Amino acid sequence: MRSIKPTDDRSTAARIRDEAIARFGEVGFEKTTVRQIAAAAGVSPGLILHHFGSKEGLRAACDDYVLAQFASMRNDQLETGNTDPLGAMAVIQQEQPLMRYFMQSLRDGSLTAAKLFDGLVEESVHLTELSVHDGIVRPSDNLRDEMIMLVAWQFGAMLLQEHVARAFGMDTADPEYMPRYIRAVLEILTTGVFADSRYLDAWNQLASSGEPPPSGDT
Amino acid sequence: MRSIKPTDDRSTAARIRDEAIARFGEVGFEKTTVRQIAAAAGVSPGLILHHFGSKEGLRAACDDYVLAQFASMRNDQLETGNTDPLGAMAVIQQEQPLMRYFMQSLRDGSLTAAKLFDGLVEESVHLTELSVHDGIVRPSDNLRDEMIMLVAWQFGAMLLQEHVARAFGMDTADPEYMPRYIRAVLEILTTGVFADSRYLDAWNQLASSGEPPPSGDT
DNA sequence: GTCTATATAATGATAGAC
DNA sequence: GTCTATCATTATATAGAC
Repeated sequence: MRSIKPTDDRSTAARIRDEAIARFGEVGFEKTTVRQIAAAAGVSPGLILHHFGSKEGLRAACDDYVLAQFASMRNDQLETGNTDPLGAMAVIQQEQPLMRYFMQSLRDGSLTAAKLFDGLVEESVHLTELSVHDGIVRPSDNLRDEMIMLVAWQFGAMLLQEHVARAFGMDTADPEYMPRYIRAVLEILTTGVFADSRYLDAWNQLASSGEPPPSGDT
Repeated sequence: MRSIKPTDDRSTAARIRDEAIARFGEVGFEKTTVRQIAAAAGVSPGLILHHFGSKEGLRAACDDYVLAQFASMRNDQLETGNTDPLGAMAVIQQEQPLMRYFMQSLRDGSLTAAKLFDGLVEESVHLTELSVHDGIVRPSDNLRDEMIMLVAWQFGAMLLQEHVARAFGMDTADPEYMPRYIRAVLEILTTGVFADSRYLDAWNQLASSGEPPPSGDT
C-alpha cells in the first residue's frame, strides 16, 4: 500500500518497528491492527508476527527502542551542557513520533511511560536545583513535589492540547499556538495566580494542626 | 451475574445506562463490551442493543446524560452562590462515576469532553474575575489564557494522577495524596516558580519585536 | 420488554510453501 | 526471510420466540 524508498537502509524489522511506533503513537496500541502496520511497512501481516512473536512482542520492542532513544537524547543534552529548563521544555514539545508514542503510553498507563515520567522528574529536579543555585528559580523546601506537579502539568497540557488550542480559538498546528501557550505558562510561573498567600497560609496552618483538611468549600 | 436490589426504582434502561457510564469511565469505551455491561446490569446483551440501537447509541445516551448532570451540578453551585475557586476544584476532584467518565472522554477526545472542557473554562474565567475583584487573585491582562492553562493543568494532573502519586511515593488511594497535591499546587500558584521576571520579560520583548520566538535554548 | 440463538465481520495468531 | 492461506476467538448486531 506504500512504496518503500530503495535507499532505505533500515532492516525490515526496523522498518516494521518504526511504522508500529508511528501508528501506536497516532491512534494507540489497541486501535492499531497488525494488518495496518504491515500495509504501512509494505510487508505481510504474517512477517510481523514472525519477527516479533506477537503484537504484544512488537509493543515491547517499540517500548525498548523508545526508551533507548530518550536515554540517548538525554545523554546528548547533558554532554552539550544545556541546562536551560525552558529549552528542554520546548524541545520536548515537538511533534515527533517518539513524543507521540510517549504521550499514548502516558494515556494507557504503560510501564514504559512510568519509567520515562520518573526519569523526567529526576532530571527536572536536578536541573531546577542548579537553577535555584543560579538564582533563577526561587528556593523551596518542597521543590521536589513542585517539580512533580510541573512535569505532570506539562504532559497533561500536551495530552489535552487539542482542548487548549480550541479554547485559544485556534488549531494545534497554528504557529501562534506555542507562543501563546508559553506566554501564559510563564506568566503563571513567574507571578503566581493568587494576590497574596492567604490560601497557602491557611492550608499550612491546617496541615500543621495535624488534621486532614476539608475537601469542600473553605 | 449480579443481583439487583428490589428497591431499585430506576428503569431498566436507566440501570443499563448507569452501568455503562461506570464501565466506560473505568476502562474506557473500547475495552468495555456490551456483554460486560449486560452482566453488570443483570440483563441480556440483546436488550441493550434493543434499547439503544448500538453500542455507539449507548455511548450517545451516556454522553447526553453526563452532560445534563454536569449542567445541573453547575446550576446548583451557582444558586447556592458558591464562588470559591478552590472549593470547586476540590469538589470536581472527587472520584465519582461522572468524573471518571469525563476523564475517559477527555482521553478519547470526544465531543462531549470538548463541551465540558469549554464550559469549565468559561466558568473558571467568570469565577476568577470575581476573585480578582475581591483581591484574592492578582489582576492580569491575559487572564483568560491563564485560566485555560489552569483548567488544562488540573485535568491533566488528574489524567496522570497515577504517575503523580507514584512520584510522591504513594498510591492514589492514599488519604495523604490530595493534601500533598494541593499543597504543591498552592505553593506554585501563590509564589510562582521563577525567582524574578527575567524569563517573562525576555519573552514579552521577543513577542513585541514581532518575531516568532526560538524554540531551542535561550 | 426481555431472552435465546445466530449471523457477520474483524483480529491476532499459526502452518507450511517458496 | 517472506508470503499465502487459514484457524480460532471475540465482538457487535440481528431475528424471532415468549
